[in-house]
Amino acid sequence: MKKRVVVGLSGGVDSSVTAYLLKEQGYEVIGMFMKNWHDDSVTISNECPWLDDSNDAMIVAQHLGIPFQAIDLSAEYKERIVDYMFAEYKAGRTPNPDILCNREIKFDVFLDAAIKLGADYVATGHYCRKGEIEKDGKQIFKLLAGKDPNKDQSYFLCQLTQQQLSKALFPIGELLKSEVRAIAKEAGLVTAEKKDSQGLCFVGKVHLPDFLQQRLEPKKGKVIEIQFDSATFKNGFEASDLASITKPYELTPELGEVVGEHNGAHYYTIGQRRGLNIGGYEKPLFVIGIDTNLNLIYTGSGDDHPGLYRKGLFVSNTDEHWIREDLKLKVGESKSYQARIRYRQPLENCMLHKKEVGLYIIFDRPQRGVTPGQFVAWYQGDELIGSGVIN
RNA sequence: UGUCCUAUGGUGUAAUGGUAACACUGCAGAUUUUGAUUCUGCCUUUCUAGGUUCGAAUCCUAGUAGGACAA
Repeated sequence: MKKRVVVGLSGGVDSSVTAYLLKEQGYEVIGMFMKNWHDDSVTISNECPWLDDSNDAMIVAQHLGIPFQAIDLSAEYKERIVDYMFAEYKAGRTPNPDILCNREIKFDVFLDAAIKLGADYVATGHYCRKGEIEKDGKQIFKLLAGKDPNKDQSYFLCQLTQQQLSKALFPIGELLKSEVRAIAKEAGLVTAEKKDSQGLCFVGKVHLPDFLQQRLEPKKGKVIEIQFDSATFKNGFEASDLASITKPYELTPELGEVVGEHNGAHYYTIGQRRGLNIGGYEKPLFVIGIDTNLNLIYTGSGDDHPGLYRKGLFVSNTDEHWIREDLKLKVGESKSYQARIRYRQPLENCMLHKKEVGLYIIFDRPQRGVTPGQFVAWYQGDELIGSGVIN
């Protein structure tokens, strides 16, 4: 009997080819379009993007001769993703909504809906691969990087569980983007030439401060510049104990000078250059810290400013997640991995140290823009082993 | 009040009397299924009024503004 798989058709080329390939492989394929957002007022350009996308998804489904449905998950999306975004920004952290969207929407609510339709699997157009091994008589799934090094999207799936992974299929993970486009063209899919989507998944390209102003009020505050040679940056590089080398820099107004004014510290993120509105410098100013309680932004001049770099970071116990539960470190253990702290960043060598309070990650080289709220994902070669929220 | 110094895009600065430039900021585009970063392009400038000169950001005079010294 044919296995039944529900494909999340987004109206883009990747998910179109996903559906096409699965059909070719002999699955019984159902196409499903998720509508998670319908407020066009906050997006840049694109009058009504989801309508076009929904249309394209339907045309692709028709072309492939598969059943098509649309599902409205905007209530769940708002509750689990949008609310989380605002809460994080309000707290002075920088969320990653798309990682949450995969964990909470595509591989949770959507997966449930698929299972209700009798599906054995769900499939998405992610550039990543799934592996499978047996260990101690138990079946274990691996999340592997996509074959296209330039498009690998395993990072966005770093919060999936074994259970979720067991139900997932990623057929385009074996392909290069160029191959996906070629297949789409050959198969006569209308999405073959369509531009890749960008920005917030399901919401689209937004001007973030405008988006955040829906719920976070502008509030004028001071921008403070901290000099290159401030002593506060020492522990980021030289400290020997894990706790102090992974601790965010302790910045206070007394360490620097007021150089400007901003409209709300919660609109900014670490490493950010634009939007500060302060000119006259030889080297640009970058955000090196934000304090939403005092409504302050700390900056440093030049992209070699020490405040921009950290050698380590900390993940608390509750924010620690292992895709490979069998490889989870026990308290007192350490292990060498490679990791990234943002999408498309080359993997960096690092050491994980599991302690009672949580997980310390120390990189061989200082990392730029280590940002609380963002996710670190650690790998062993091609395989994503685990991930966590940066503290 | 007296003397001296300074005045160039939004900001900081550059330009032997010969087409006003660089950086930062801002804006737009490219890249990117988070936020950022990065790349490309674009906008905007000689304090005011006279004068010298073929020609003035540049020299002269006055005004205005800011700063320093003097008291």
